Amino acid sequence: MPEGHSVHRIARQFERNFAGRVVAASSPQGRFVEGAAELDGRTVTNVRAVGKQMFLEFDDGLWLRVHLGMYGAWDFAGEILVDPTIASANGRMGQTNQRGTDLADAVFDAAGENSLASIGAPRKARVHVRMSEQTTGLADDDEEWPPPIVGQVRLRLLTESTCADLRGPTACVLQTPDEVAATIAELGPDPLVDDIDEGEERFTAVVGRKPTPIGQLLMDPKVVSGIGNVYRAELLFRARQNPHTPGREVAQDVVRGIWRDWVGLLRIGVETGQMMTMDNLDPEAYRRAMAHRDDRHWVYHRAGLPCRVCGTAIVVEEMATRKLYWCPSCQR
DNA sequence: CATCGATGTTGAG
DNA sequence: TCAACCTCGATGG
Repeated sequence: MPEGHSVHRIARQFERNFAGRVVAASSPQGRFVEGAAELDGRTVTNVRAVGKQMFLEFDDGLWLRVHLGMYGAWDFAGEILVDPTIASANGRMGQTNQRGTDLADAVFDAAGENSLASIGAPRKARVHVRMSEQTTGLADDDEEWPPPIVGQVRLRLLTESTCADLRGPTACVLQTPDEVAATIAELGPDPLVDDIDEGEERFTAVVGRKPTPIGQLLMDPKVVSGIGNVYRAELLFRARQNPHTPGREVAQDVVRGIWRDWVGLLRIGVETGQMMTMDNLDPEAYRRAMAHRDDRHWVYHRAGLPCRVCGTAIVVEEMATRKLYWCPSCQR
């Protein structure tokens, strides 16, 4: 799934295209009919992302909590204003919209996981994104509106100009403000939500107390928010840390280093939409990394391949039901 | 066409 | 530790 960076990107899209607008809500699939009826006709008043959870606030303190889980995704269609803090992967999108083609490139860059048309589980964009005329001149009046329903759509949120379809979420529920607060209180620190230093203290304190392997702690949303299976493997490699070491036995400066590294990787992930976890790539390596996901990582998805640093075969094993990739030589 | 796997979380035992 | 939840692209026959 979408690790933490994707959810922050989605939240920014909602802020940009839905905040302050009245929405028509429906559940074409039929599994969220009552909830959709509650939301229908309300105005979006707030958007929050914490870890992999996203919260949309509507009139009168009614909140929608969405967790995409492993397979969930949001598909956006219609006229989409792109948040200027979300750059396209290759940096074509500038701070302003003066050059409409740049913006169009960014949005139509829909084939990859950095797509602005579909954020979530990797899948081909199947909705056409139409830009407003003044930014692209590409507006297509033949476009069907609202867009046809394709596949299983749990929730459709529709403004006059923008459509967001939610498919395959693990959680899609209405909450009261108290329930939202309780949900967030159970989550570990998120570098984009919490004060960085406070987050570091919380994370370090919890890890330093646990007998659980550090490789499991990084995947526990109560310990730290937003890290998933890719970032886990990569953070541990970058720290040259053995995943099996109990949290409380990991040197404290290593734990702090992992937190600080996560702060940086998350920021890059949100800005680029890519889980780029390798540094200082030469131009050729950078080109490869952008073209192929497997060329973007030190160890993730590289079982049996030689470690990029020492040449030892990368190992894959199951840790807490998830595949864990690591270099037994570098990570001692 | 059937089966598998995937960037996740919860809760029961 | 493990099953349940949920969707769809990739893979193989």
